[in-house]
Amino acid sequence: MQTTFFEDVYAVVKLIPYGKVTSYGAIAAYLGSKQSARMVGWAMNQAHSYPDVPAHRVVNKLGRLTGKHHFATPNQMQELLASEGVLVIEDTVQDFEKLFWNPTTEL
DNA sequence: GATGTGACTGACC
DNA sequence: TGGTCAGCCACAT
Repeated sequence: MQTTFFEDVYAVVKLIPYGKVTSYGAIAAYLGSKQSARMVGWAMNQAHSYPDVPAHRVVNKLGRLTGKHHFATPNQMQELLASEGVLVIEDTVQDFEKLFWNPTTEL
C-alpha cells in the first residue's frame, strides 16, 4: 500500500492513547520530516474525511488549540479533550508536558 | 500542468 | 527580546 505522508500522519494520530495529546512537530519528526509540521496541520485540515482520526488530540508545540476553529464548533475540540480528562483553559492544554505523547519515543 | 496555500516549527536578524 | 523568513508536501484552483 502506497502510504502518503497524510496517511502516515493519520496512522500515528490514531495511535494516540486516550487522554493524551501530541504535537504537529512530534508527528512530523516521527515521520522523518520534522520540518513538515505544516503538512501535519494540513493533514488535520483534511482529517474531516477520516472519522477515526482524533484531530483534537493534536495541538501545537505550546499545547495550544490552534486548529480548534476547524472543528464543527470552536468548543468541540476543548469539549472532546475535557471528556478525556485533558484540562483545557483558554485554548491551551494544561499539564501539556505530562499529557504529551511522543510517537518517536513511544513507537 | 503550474501556482498558491495551509490547524507549524526552528533559526536568524 | 521579538518579529520575520524559509522549509516541508498534498490538495484546490
